Amino acid sequence: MSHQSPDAIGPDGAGYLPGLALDAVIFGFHENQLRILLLEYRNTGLFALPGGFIREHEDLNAAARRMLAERTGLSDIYLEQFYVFGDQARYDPEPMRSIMRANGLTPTDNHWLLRRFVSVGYYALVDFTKAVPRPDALSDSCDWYDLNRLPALMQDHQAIVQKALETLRINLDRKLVEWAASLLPDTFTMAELQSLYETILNEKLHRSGFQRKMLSLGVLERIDKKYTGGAHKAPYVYRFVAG
Amino acid sequence: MSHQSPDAIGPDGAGYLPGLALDAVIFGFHENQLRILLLEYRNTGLFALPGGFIREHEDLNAAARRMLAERTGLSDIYLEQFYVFGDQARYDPEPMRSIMRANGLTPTDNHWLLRRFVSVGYYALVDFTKAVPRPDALSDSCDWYDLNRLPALMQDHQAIVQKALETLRINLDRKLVEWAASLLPDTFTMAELQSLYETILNEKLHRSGFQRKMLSLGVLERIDKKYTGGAHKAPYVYRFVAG
DNA sequence: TTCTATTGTAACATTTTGTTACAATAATAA
DNA sequence: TTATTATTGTAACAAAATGTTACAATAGAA
Repeated sequence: MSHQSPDAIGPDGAGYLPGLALDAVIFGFHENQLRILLLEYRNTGLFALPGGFIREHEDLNAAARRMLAERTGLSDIYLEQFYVFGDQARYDPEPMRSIMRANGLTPTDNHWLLRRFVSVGYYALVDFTKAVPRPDALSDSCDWYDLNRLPALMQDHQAIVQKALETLRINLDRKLVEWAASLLPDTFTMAELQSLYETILNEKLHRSGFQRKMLSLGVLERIDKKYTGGAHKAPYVYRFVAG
Repeated sequence: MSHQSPDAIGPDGAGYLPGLALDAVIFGFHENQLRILLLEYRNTGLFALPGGFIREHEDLNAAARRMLAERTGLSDIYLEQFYVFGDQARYDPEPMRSIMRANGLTPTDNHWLLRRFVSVGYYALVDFTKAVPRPDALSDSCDWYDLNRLPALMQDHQAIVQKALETLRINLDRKLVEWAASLLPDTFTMAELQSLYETILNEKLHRSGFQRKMLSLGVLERIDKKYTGGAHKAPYVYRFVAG
């Protein structure tokens, strides 16, 4: 689970559902790499997934949307639950204690933030070019990190990222159009689309077959040509159209 | 969410995680039909999915296993999370109040069982011939109901069943072997396996192609013939072998 | 012995996927 | 202007997977 401003929440967690949190793996795609948003906590060097809590009169999914909007500035985000992390062993209070101390707080032993949390994992897909990452009240930075070069993460957040990635791979074929529309800019080349596919699957695909398959889906509209400045034929630029 | 003996739990829910529950859609396969386990509450005519709560020092998935063992007598069950139901609107305290009254309890207005719950949905797959359904402390019966002829269910339990079914359909191809091994008896005919497949997908498949595909998976071992008494060729009986 | 329903599998057609090949072309260099 | 280069779009063919039809093999009943 993760964290918001304690003064916004109150010292006893009043107004929020107790023991329940959510963590989000927010994916973006840039320079042919999958990246995720991470928070770095003040004075601690600890990295964590963006997370949040659920208000007493708020739907669970609405809480996730609210938190995502706070972290990215985007209100219309593709997001989905993928797993609930509910092992009791996952909650080690020590990192949270450090973070609170680093923020000038002196947590009591049974401070609500230090108790056990069950956390609902969400993954979100955002257009890298549109998101404006914003740190939360306890963190210095909120930034993109290449999935292949993540820093060490708090608690079980590494496992959460891994599970999110597995979920992406399993569902890619079924969800491709929705996902690509969320992760890519409005227009893109076939090579960019293929690169996204390859990055998620972590394997190379045959160019010819990929193009044939994508075009046969009937969801791509060819717009015009893109002159990249490279010494070669200019690729077409596509956009998704409602199927 | 669902319910256990209130005296086993205590009137204030002490010893259990607050606000968090789990509901299970327990599937069995019998006479070419998918069935699920439902509880019928004493003196109320209300039907509900088996559910439970999480002990303070218990892993979430362990709580699900404990509850499934209590309801079916089986300890080694295939089960998986599929969704968290966290809308605030889902929790209507009225049915629960009826159930408590029908059990001779006089619930206070803010009794913990009447407050909002977020519930983790699990589906489980069991061998119909091995499960021994047992009611919980508040219910009269725990029994199998044909998926096509379910009684009216409490709260949003109908939607939970629907979502579980969708999850089955989406994942059938990927999980077939695990699932069939859980749902079917140790040995079965090709027709039975096909019937299971058809029932989950809710569509007819071609017999020839189905047989070819199943055999090509290399996970079926042909045991011997089954003389059913029917006036026709006797089918082979198969069993799954580790791939 | 004939008949019926069902099974196991072969045979063929169709579709999808994998692979190779090649012409088209945008910039660059000669 | 004319090669040269890297990349693109698509055709062409091969291989594999899937859809469909057909038929011989039976276990029992008539």
